[in-house]
Amino acid sequence: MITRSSRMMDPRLNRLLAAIPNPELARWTPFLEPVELPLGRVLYESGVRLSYVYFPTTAIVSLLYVMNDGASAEIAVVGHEGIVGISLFMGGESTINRAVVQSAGRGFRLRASVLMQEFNRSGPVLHLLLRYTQALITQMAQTAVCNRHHTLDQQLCRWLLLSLDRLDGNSLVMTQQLIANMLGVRREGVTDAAGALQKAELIRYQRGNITVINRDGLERRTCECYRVVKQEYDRLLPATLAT
Amino acid sequence: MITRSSRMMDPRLNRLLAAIPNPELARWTPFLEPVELPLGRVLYESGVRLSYVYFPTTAIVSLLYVMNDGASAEIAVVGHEGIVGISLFMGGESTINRAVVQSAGRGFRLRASVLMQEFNRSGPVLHLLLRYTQALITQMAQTAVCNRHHTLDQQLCRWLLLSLDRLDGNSLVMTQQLIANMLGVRREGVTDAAGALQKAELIRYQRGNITVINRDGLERRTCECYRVVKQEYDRLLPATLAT
DNA sequence: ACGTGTCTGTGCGCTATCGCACAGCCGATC
DNA sequence: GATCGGCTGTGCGATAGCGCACAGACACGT
Repeated sequence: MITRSSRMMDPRLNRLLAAIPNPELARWTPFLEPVELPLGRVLYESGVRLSYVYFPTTAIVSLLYVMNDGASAEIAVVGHEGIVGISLFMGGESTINRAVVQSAGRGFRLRASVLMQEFNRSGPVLHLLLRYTQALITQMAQTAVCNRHHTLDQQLCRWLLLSLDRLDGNSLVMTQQLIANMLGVRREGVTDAAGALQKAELIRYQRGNITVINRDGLERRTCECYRVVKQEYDRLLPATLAT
Repeated sequence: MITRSSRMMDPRLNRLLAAIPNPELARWTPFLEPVELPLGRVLYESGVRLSYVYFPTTAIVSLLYVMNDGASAEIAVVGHEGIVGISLFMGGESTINRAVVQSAGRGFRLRASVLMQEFNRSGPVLHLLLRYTQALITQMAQTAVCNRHHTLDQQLCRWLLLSLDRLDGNSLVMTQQLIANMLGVRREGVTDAAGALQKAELIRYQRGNITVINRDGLERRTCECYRVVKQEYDRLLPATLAT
């Protein structure tokens, strides 16, 4: 554990960082701090001014809205293709959302001031971040649509696929209760839907550990929302960035 | 009809334009074209490259997603506080959404190239537009939450209030079918909910014409989503811009 | 005055999801 | 290897919203 493998520590594991051209990225390198992102870690809270932005590499971060009564709903998900903390450069400095680590892993953080300094040069970094933000907007919009029109079963498929796209293997560590919080539904509903997917031989589920065994089947079972979001990410972000 | 009153033609009726400091706004003035925005006019279509952006003054524009099967859902609404066509400066040049005039009125349009020229100066206009975009993102996120958790009754209240905030008087021209398309629900559902609001003496409804007679009552009846969005607009946008 | 098309109201069975209660089960800990 | 806490499965009744069918009401053009 003393020598950290360079594979794990390479900022370019984050596709957004990987897409930053060299003079710009070089300016950041000394300031990019590798961080552990354990399950449940809150990266920022609703209304709090950000001091860091995060570039996940192997972790996945959920942007949630938590209601007064404690119920919650996922707005969007950010993995190795993105950055957590867009409200910083968008100018608001805080959001009404909470950012929570949904799948443990690693990432890099960068001081807000360092990011803003580069952003204000109005070079490629600004344009890259804005394009990423548009992709994120698309995901949020599609989440709204999906919440309105599609069944829990389809939404679970979409959610699994979005997560899978941001992970290495084909399994994820996630209890049904947590999934229910993300999707904003009852835990029992997730049990039902996951049971159906298991019966259909699409996933295997065992105590907080989901293994996808038929990805194509999930894609066929989900609604159009997944495909729409994925296509838009592919279109908006550089090729190496494709999720 | 020959002499158009300057009141109707003042770009500063759009609060975003009003917030642009003078040297910058002066550069735009010759290019700001007043436009009629009749009900149902489509300002841009999913996936189409934008040639203009729009600054509504008295009109309200809905950002909709239309699904393969024809069903639709409103993602956000833009009125005199905003701009239609953010994907232009965000870098994507198109969105998956459609922009439709939801309430007839007027506005200004500006050639994409003129907007981008100013945006690329990286001055106050860039920062203003990005802050507005963050407000819009908040609205989209809250739409997703609201679609997930709140009743049609509450959502109708939210929708009426958001529309009212962007209009002069306290009445709006809007059939139940159109409202249903926006909210992504059945027309009969809107009939029920509107009937309930009428019975509660909050609105008066007659053939495509809604009059709000108790605004406070609506605010008390709606979910937290309305308040959250409004507060965030107030926080992010200059005072004169408050919706 | 009349017809026509659009808008609004109502009824009815259906389904997805909720809310709640509880039982079984695994896995870590002592 | 017994216990305990968190995870998962299941079974109710309740309800919000859907899909469909149809009837009344109003607006407007001829």
